Amino acid sequence: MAKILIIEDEKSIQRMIEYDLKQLGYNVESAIDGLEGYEKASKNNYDVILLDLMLPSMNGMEICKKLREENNDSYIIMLTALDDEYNKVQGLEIGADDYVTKPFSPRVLSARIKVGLRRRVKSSEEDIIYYNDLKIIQSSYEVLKDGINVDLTLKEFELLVYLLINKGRALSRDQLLTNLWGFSYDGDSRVVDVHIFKLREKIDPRAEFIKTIRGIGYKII
Amino acid sequence: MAKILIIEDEKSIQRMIEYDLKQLGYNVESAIDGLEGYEKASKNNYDVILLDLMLPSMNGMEICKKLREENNDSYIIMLTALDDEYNKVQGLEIGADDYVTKPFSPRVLSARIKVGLRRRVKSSEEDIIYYNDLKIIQSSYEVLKDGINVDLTLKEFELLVYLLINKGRALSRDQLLTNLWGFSYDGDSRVVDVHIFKLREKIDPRAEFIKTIRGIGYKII
DNA sequence: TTGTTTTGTAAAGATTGTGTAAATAAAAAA
DNA sequence: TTTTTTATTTACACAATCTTTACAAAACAA
Repeated sequence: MAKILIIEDEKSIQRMIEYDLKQLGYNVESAIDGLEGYEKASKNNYDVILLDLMLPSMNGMEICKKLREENNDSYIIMLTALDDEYNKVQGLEIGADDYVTKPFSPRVLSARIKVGLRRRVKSSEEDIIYYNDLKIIQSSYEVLKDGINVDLTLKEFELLVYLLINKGRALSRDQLLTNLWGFSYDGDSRVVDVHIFKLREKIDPRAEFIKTIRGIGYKII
Repeated sequence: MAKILIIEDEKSIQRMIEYDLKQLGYNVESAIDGLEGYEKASKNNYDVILLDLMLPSMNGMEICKKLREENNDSYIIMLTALDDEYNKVQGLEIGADDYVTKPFSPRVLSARIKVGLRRRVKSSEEDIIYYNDLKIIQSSYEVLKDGINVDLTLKEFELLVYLLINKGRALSRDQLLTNLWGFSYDGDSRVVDVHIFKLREKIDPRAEFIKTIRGIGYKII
């Protein structure tokens, strides 16, 4: 059963969401302020986190950023005010996965949660990933661009796949290092940059889809 | 004939499935608890394993995980409760191939099994495999290249057949060792490389179709 | 603008993985 | 048994890949 954390300070909203989601069979927990939310999220491994942006004691943006820095890969859905365009954008860059504008219907929320849950498993299960003119076959370690084979090294290949699995999400160098290199890297090495460079050179010379998020890392859009 | 193992503790369900599958001409075996199931699965090479998740003595998830760790490549179908979203997801992550929710009709089950069999059995069931200018006759351990007999040793032959059955898929040395040598190899020996080398020498001097995937293993394209 | 930080890029250096031959061990045949 | 064949280990060179480094370019802040 999927585990969901709600970080929301308005008691009424929080209770309502919690009630709805429990009805749907999810395992729901709540936090009433930023700090508590952050600590819970950090300790437990939630599938989805619903994150209000305006919070006492530690705001949503910070929480999101810190969680990503810790390589937490929960699916984070921001709850934003209707007109807060700036924070939506900001939040997505920082590593949130999606947002829902308040007020929202239970149906909308549930739909978004499902997307998140599906993505967490699905894409890594799919052997073949299509993206623009690329076709990546994981079982045979092949990459085709417009049907033509592109020669990638193992690290390049793994990097590409990982970015695609986390499409739309900004990934920090640290996250990439721990997930692809398999250890927390010490020192300020910049291997990732070099591999991104090589990847771009081979399949994306104009950085059209491997975007640099300054101060954070990289993402594929 | 395809071999299927049912790991299910509820006698009634187990008998029913067994009956149905035997009707369809499968070679069926059953295990009544987790431990027995695991041991059978581990010793014999089943094409498909039907795995109940709630089991006495060793739960389904553990079984699945351990089997995959041993490089067992049976097609594993989990039998889950209707609303057990979490275990489905979890199970697929751990290495199960598919799931069927209880209660299920014989028709549904049989359809899923067929999917699994198609993926696995097909080519290994064929006695004669054609590939480019090669003709491999499994029953007589013969290999002809352009109609001319090529002398392969047993290991070379098995290796060639296994690569061909998994055509297009990159196979790690570990996978090859457990599936062809039949044990989990300790130490970092490189028997596989040597056999690949000999194979190439005899039928593919330019490594035109036995490709090396650096850092991974080998594949036939 | 200027200074500072971050990223892009190229190239050199270090490391790892594979090809290959030859030596040794094990198994099968004579 | 001995001989022959096959399997495995070992060693080494070479090549591919990874990582570091240094500097240029770009982005940002003041």
